Amino acid sequence: MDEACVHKSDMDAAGVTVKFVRNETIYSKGDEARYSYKVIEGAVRLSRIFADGRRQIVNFYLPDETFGIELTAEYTSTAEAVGDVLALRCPRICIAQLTEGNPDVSQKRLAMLSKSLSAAEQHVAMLGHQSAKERVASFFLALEMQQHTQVEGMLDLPLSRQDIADYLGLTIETTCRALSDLKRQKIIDAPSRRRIVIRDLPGLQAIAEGDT
Amino acid sequence: MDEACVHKSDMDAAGVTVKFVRNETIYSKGDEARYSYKVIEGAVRLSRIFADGRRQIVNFYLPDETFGIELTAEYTSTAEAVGDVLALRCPRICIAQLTEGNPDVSQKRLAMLSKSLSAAEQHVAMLGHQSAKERVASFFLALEMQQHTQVEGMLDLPLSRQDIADYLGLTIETTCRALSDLKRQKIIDAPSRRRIVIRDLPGLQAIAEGDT
DNA sequence: CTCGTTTTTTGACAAGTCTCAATGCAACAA
DNA sequence: TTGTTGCATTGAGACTTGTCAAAAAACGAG
Repeated sequence: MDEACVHKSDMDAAGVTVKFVRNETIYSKGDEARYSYKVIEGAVRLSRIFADGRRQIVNFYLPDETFGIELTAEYTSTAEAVGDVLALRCPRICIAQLTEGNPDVSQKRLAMLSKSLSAAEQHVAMLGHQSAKERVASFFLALEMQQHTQVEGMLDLPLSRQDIADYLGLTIETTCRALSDLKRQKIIDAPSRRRIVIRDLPGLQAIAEGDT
Repeated sequence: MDEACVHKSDMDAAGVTVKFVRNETIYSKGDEARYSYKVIEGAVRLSRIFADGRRQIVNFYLPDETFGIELTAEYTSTAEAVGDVLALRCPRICIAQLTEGNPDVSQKRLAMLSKSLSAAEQHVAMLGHQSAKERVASFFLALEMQQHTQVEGMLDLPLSRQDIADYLGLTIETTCRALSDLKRQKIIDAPSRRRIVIRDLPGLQAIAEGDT
């Protein structure tokens, strides 16, 4: 951790850890894009706000994921802390230096961008043709994939219902109704606000794929 | 044009031109991602097909744009020729070689990916919260941006109504109705299938932004 | 130019989602 | 405990979009 900018663990070495409280803005759309970030603890949402005050969340980032690495002079979305967040912040200049003459770093950066792009395309596909219930089901399935370390089917979601709704392109009411539907069908349980239990994974998958 | 893989015009030098006819598949989702492409003539659509047969178009690529450069072992979407297409095809391996020890190429690739990501996020934002009419208006505005070389307000769209609908996450009927609405309001004209004339750009912008 | 085919457009109705309003629930402070 | 506050859930009705069917328009072949 002593040397800067040239270190086995890449950008980890060049950054400093920063903290953000619940709902704090990490950067705003249009700001000069000086830093890239890596989530250590908590969750971050990338969103765009519209003239009418509504908000579309374009992506979430969980621990170990990196955001703000796109190659634009200004940030194209706003980043906010969902709950309290601990993150690693690294100046882009430093990353650029790392990149030069270091194919591995370059490669890694490409891979992260590719992942974000693929996720965005998946998101587009969801918003373009899935019903409310299908979207909610898909959302929990995606979470399930990421949290495979957890107890069987037990998900803790760091997000409020409003966050989920804004991600899925639905209102909070429609999201709730879809959720209640799934509960009624005994496919999931919601023992508390921030906890979801998947009781019937195959059933959830069937719903996500439209086999109503 | 003689030397391979090390040339001022980057991947142009290393590729060969290939042709595709209308609706031909360039590559399918899941195929091993061997090549990257650059459109020379025509238009290409990237899409995902669903179990129910419906299709979501996630992006279009017009002349001079590059697609298939994401860093995944397999293609994550299907690419098809909208009309007849002429494209430059370049093996990824060759690009990888170019990238090593050549920061400029690396940079360019990052820039292209960033552009795609930003476009995808924009797309998500549109699908997440805009009405049918707003989506159609936004779509024409985006086209207008790209075709600034043309005659004032005259757009030629290489896409069928079905393509537009699949991109906007709407049915073809809803798309048509939105279009007819805009015609009735004298905001656009559609003299032929593949031609749109914007008669009231500010009006179109107002609609795209929700000032109904 | 005319015919036949394909694509686009329109219509009527059904279904899904949104809006607005009210109620329920859980966390927190006093 | 008891309010108080913010978030989540449910209900009823309005509105938008989807579905199915038919008509109109555009295009290509002969």
